[in-house]
Amino acid sequence: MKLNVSPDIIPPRGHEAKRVSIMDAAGEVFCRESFAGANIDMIAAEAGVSRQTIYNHHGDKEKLFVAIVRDLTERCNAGIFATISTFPDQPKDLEADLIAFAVRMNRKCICNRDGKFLRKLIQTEGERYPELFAEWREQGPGRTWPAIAARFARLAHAGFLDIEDPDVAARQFLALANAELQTTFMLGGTPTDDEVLQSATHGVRTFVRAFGKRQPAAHAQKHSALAGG
Amino acid sequence: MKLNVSPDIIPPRGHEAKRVSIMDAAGEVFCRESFAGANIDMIAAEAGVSRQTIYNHHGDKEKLFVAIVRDLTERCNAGIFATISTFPDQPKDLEADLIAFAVRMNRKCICNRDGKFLRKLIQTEGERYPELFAEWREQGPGRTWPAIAARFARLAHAGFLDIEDPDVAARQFLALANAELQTTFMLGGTPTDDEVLQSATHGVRTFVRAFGKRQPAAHAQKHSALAGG
DNA sequence: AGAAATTTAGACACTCTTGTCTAATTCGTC
DNA sequence: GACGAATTAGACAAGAGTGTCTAAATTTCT
Repeated sequence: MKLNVSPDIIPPRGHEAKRVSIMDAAGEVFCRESFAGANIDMIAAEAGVSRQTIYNHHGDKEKLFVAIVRDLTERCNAGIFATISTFPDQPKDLEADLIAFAVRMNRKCICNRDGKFLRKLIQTEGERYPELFAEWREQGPGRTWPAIAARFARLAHAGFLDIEDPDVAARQFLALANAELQTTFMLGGTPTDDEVLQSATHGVRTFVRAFGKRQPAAHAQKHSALAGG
Repeated sequence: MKLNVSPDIIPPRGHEAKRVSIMDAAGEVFCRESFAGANIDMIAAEAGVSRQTIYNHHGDKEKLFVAIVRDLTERCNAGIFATISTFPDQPKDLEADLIAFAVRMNRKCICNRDGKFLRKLIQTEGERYPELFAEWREQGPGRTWPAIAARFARLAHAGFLDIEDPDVAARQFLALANAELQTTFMLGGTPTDDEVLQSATHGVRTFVRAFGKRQPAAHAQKHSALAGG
């Protein structure tokens, strides 16, 4: 009874494939039902696997949960660092390039499946597993924020932005980019591509108004350095 | 908290007092354990009440949960509107007054007990009770955001700010004010007063850099229109 | 094809929780 | 102090979920 999957999707075979299938399903179910509300039979059904197989692979419900969170943290981190590597260090059009960066970050790291699941699990179960989520905090925000801040620092140093505190600027950048998505996030929804673009556009525009050198298109005034660095 | 031992704290008496006590405890427990993880005995113990009394008052677990969310929504709304009424319509020092407003909003509406509980319940159970949280969305964000936006619109119209879209500006204002508190919120923590002040100070500074009229420091110069209305 | 490993369905004991019921106690009010 | 309403502790049945166990079936590898 491997639920009602589409006939053309052949169920994955092999030990490792089952493991992945279980992790996928468990993430989905834990996220939707919370740890206490999830039950192993649900996960087994959604994974197309027998209950005993889950116990064989992961021991018990709690170990499975911990494995999920570790896995999600790792994958999300990878995605974030990959996206950070596309940060516009030498922007041709500062505002446009930052908007594109913000959109990438949102779509590929925050609004995607993994990002949504990890966020929800942290919010829902964070207080119950202090060590686990302390670990997340170190491996996740503890490493990604400095990396993003470093990119803004470089951009400022190259003369494209006027920033005093790159850490603050980095946080404000993403806060602005997400400003219009908060209510959707709250309810566990996934913003449309258009909403992501809108929010990023408005947010980055404000960010550039606050931190940009006074020279972009609209306000052509006097400015000294070309700041090519 | 008020279990068996509390020599000086006399357990509340009277029908209504019990009702309040139950609501308090239930909010706490649902928030900490999630709906599925909470059980009635926990709530009864925390409320200093017998299990049967909870059933007498609220019928069943789900009805109790719904009552909690409605109650929290109402109280949070009241707090938010009360705080909105302190919005600086005629600021003496724009930045300082907006910082103070942001701090009030955070401390009294977002970081306080009710705000924290409501946020967590929405995040955790939002998907499970679509109609209930649709109601929240209408009564909460649906009414508060326009109210805040209206205040910014007025401030802009009076010449203190240069804002195109007040709705966007309102969201960005609070996003900036909270930018540095996000990780703490994620894990269900309560920021210290100092963290709230820091975040608000940085956030409002950026907001004013983006939307302030270009006549820094020397405020109270000529703002030709008195714009009082 | 055959051996080893894995997966499966189902039964099982055990625990926990919900919601009801009852009889005794306490409270609010006269 | 006495009456009616509310509260209490505890027992209870019913249901759900966890984790174990078994024997059969299936997959994987040689």
